[in-house]
Amino acid sequence: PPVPDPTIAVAMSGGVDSSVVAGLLHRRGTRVVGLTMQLWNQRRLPELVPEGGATGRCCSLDDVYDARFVAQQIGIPYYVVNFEDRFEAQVVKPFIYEYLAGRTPIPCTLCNNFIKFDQFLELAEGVGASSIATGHYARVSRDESSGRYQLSRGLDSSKDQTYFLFGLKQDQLARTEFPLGGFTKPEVRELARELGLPVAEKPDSQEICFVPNGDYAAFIDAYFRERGIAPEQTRGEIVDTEGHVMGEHQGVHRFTVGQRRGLKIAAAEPLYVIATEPASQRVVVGHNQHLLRAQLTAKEINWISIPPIAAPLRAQVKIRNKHLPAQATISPSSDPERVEIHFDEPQRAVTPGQGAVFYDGDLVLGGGWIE
RNA sequence: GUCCCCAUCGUCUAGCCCGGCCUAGGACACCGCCCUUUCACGGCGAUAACAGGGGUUCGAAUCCCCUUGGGGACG
Repeated sequence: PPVPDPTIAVAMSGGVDSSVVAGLLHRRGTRVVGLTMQLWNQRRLPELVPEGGATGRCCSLDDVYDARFVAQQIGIPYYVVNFEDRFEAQVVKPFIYEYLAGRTPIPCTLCNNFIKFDQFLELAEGVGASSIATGHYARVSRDESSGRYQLSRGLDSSKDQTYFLFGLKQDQLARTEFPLGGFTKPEVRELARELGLPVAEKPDSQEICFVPNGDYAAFIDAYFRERGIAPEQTRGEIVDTEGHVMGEHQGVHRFTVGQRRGLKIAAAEPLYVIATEPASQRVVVGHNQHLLRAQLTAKEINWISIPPIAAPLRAQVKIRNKHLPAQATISPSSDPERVEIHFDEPQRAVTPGQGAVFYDGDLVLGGGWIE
């Protein structure tokens, strides 16, 4: 029976990376369809949009324009798909509620888990694409002996994005390509120029894509206001580790463990956030050494390159995207969804809500959420 | 309401006794930039003060006096 040409759907943000992905795949002769996800309506909280618009964000009109223009240049079909409802339900709301619960969310990972490698993958199938490609700096391969799909760090370790991909399941990896995994960022920009893409010199995006001015706390405040919640209700006391009141704050969602700036407290030594306590709306501060922890529990563990462990495992663990992977022992617990992690050396600012991602060198073993 | 102390950047202070090296130093805070597909950490940088007024002196944050404004078992 004749096998139809495989089509691959490229998630195009309008940035350099995903544009190069579309260009590369097209050049290699693959049938490509470009898709841009409309995730958030920037006009919804208009007070947040700075003068001159919100360029460089995943949801701005400029970026959709860029993506469409790139698709046109390359010569591939292009569509914009509206995922706003799903995005708000699965990314924006959890983002806010995590903060209110005293945790520090990672919207990028939520978006990967529930949007890009979920709803987007489904939609791609709907338009006849058997797989998707994104501009992540990461690599997927299949281990023939085990049959597992393996995830590895991007070759350009400075741009590696696997920290945000620890939630990917085998069936998702099976239908995903990361064409940039073997390139460095400068090489990608060179490719963009080579392919004649108009976004070759566009600055890298950064910060939270749906927050137009980079001020996520103002976004949360505005979201509250839209729903009739006064931002004042999130205010509370700043206390030291003994409970002495040191000052006041404008909302627990403005703080994360390890944070120094924004406390507005002058002391002999810099003070850092040790914890946020949602029930009392208190922020606890202390000195840097109070932030060191040798162990943590991670939940909702997703194993990627290896099957679930039955015995303690030596690995490197990252607790933030730019955290230097630290040697640790990962132990299974009575709950298969959880593991205990013991670091060889105490780590600074272990933060509930952030990810703990396990590595063996470049190989991503798996990961979970820090409790 | 007699007498005795104290008064420097937003905060805590260095300097004052032994005047010139102080166009006043540091820490923390704040602000900006860099870093960064999360939030942070971090790096770099900037703004910012001698309470006020008189003296003495070639020269005063540094010595003297007064006025304000804060502490002390005679009230």
